[in-house]
Amino acid sequence: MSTQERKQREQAVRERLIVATARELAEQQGWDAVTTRRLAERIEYSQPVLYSHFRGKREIIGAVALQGATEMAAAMRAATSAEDDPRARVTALARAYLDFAAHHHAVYDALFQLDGGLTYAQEDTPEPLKDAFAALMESLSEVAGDGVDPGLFTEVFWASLHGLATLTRAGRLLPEHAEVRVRLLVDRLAIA
Amino acid sequence: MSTQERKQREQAVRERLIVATARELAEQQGWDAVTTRRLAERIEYSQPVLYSHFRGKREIIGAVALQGATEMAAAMRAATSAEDDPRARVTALARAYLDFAAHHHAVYDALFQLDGGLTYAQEDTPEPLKDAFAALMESLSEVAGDGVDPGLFTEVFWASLHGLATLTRAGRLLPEHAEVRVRLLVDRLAIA
DNA sequence: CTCGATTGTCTAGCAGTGCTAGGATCAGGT
DNA sequence: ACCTGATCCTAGCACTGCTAGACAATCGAG
Repeated sequence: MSTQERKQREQAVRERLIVATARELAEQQGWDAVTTRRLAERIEYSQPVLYSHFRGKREIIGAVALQGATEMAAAMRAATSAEDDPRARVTALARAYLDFAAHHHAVYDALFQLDGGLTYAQEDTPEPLKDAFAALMESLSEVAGDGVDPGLFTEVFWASLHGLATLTRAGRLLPEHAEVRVRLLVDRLAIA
Repeated sequence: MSTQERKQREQAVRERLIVATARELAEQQGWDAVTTRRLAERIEYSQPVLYSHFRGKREIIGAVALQGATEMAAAMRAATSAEDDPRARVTALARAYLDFAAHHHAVYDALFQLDGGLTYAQEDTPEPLKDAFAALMESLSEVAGDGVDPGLFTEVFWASLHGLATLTRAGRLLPEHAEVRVRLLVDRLAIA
């Protein structure tokens, strides 16, 4: 019994190591640099070991995404909890979202840009993803306005943030006026 | 002289063929399926011929993007020209944008999702891209509101549309309430 | 304590990718 | 008819994700 448990523990440790290493590598050099060979080399095992933990590269991306979703939700809640006014909360939320996207490229890509084999906006959506959406909705439903479904409002607001984040990062928008854009977006969308 | 001109014409024809074929293939099976081998096979030349027209796959994507930008600008102008009211124009614009994104996956990806080696939001940005942004701004500057820079407003509105387009396409948003989302976005952002 | 079975891991390899060097082939001008 | 130069293709490089099969280490039973 004991030996089995020990092995399971070791397996779990190695699995975390794989995810952490993949994330680190992606954050340093982008997801393109995360090849199964490089990843295997970094964790000091051979390639096939990866496939005893994950079906393939996609699942590794998915694992990073789930881990990131939890952190992102926490970051947003931390940012909003410091504010009293509903509108100030939304501004803080937007800043926190864009900050996270700007500082955690790899995680953000895994979540929203790449195919991690996860399902979204469904019943079988993994809990961390639902919770991240919930973190958005907590602050946003306060400013949705009368007669507007909070979920729908959250979707629209989220999409706007996502657009700003991705277009900025891809060089389609210059980062100079980022703050002004956020203010404009919050001013117009949020009904205080 | 004449033979040189003929050769130049043939070159131009083949270049257009490459771009059209790449786009067609991407539209049918996604950009992942557009490999240099498959593309070469479809145009009935060997791989290296591609590299006598383009530096690499990136430039081919870029060529499709430029071609698509012109079409997208035309589609948006066509949609807005039929409306009189500024707000109705913006609604039509938003619908046209999202329609284009939904029906021309390959082109939209080449424009805004993939790396086509193009520069955006700069002086040396290719004309078609500037013009597509201009097409957006034409209708949007009317509803930017007092004291708000039309360019900045256009960026924010565009980012929101882009977010809706990409999140919907990636399965992050269910397409059911697309129309309601558009109405909400226009209602809040556009100041009539 | 030894022996077979099981588990775990690695080496080697597949089919595919973008891209390129070098040789063959064909057309043009003389 | 010849030489020259442009044009194109074959073959190959180093890489990708992924897997089959050999090998070794470990475990439980006798």
